[in-house]
Amino acid sequence: MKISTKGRYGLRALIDLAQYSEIEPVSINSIAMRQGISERYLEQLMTLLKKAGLIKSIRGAGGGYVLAKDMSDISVGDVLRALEGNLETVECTAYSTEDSCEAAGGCVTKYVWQRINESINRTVDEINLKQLVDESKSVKNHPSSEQMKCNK
Amino acid sequence: MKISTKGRYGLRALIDLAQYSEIEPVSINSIAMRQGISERYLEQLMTLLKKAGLIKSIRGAGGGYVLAKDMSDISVGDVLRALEGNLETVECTAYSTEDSCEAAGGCVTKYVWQRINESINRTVDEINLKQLVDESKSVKNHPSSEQMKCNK
DNA sequence: GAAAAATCCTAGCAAATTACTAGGATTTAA
DNA sequence: TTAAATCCTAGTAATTTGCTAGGATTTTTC
Repeated sequence: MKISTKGRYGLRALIDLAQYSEIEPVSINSIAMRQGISERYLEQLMTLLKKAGLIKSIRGAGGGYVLAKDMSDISVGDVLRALEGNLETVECTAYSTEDSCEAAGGCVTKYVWQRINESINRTVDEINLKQLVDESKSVKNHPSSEQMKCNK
Repeated sequence: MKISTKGRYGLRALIDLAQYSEIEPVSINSIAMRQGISERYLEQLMTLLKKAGLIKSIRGAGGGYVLAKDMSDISVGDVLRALEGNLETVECTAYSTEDSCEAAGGCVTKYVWQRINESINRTVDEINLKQLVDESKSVKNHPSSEQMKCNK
């Protein structure tokens, strides 16, 4: 019932990317340094974010990554689903019509799982990257602020 | 980001227990048979539910388990927290004041994790055992119903 | 008093998943 | 041509999950 390092590192990386990529592409190396994440591991997370269409890559020297769309059009849900797979806490829900489930109409718990799944997805889709970047900027201007090194 | 068999089996077991324990204590064996769960594994889950004060045990022949309080006073949240540990998807949130997190006020993602955690806990605390037992009864009376064998 | 039916307690362990590390191939700017 | 970057595929140690196993203890029943 935990969000893995993929989701935790990946969201932090994307917030970092959003902040630094407005002028030029941001390299994996620079994000990894700032965020204290393994460069080689982050590489794999960026691949997932790229496959999901959230970022674009520019190959070769001076290359890196940029957002594929506007910050305000990328929700935390988009990011977490790209990194963690779907956010279903239990796969069997009332909507899934898998024959593997013998219970058909007789299973009560699936309504529970369905409600949890809906609640999580609704929550993460309410927050977008721009909100987090704005928040991050205002925090950084505050005197007692420090670098984001949490959720390692 | 999945609920484990502890939570899935355990909730089903408790619904089963709630339905059958009104007259006499219900044995692990009988729940395991009806629900298709390993008896020895279920034993461990029952221990967790007992420690959490949700069920009471009666030892010796003819013994078994009964609910420790009214069905309507046991929420799905109580059950899942007893079985899965806390339902925090990320441990570091705005409320936790762990020194292990160097970010202090500078970490943005923790507000995300906090909102997800709150949303999950709110959802599971809205549903109580009685609602599920009632639902289960009405489903069983329906002609096309089958036994609950899902979420294995 | 003995046997049977039940919970209680602790340990172990195989399979799956997670969190990386490693070694290169390819692309592109300078 | 070189250096800086992404791209691609494999491997692997540590952790977690999902059980299995062996017995000790308690209580009812005959």
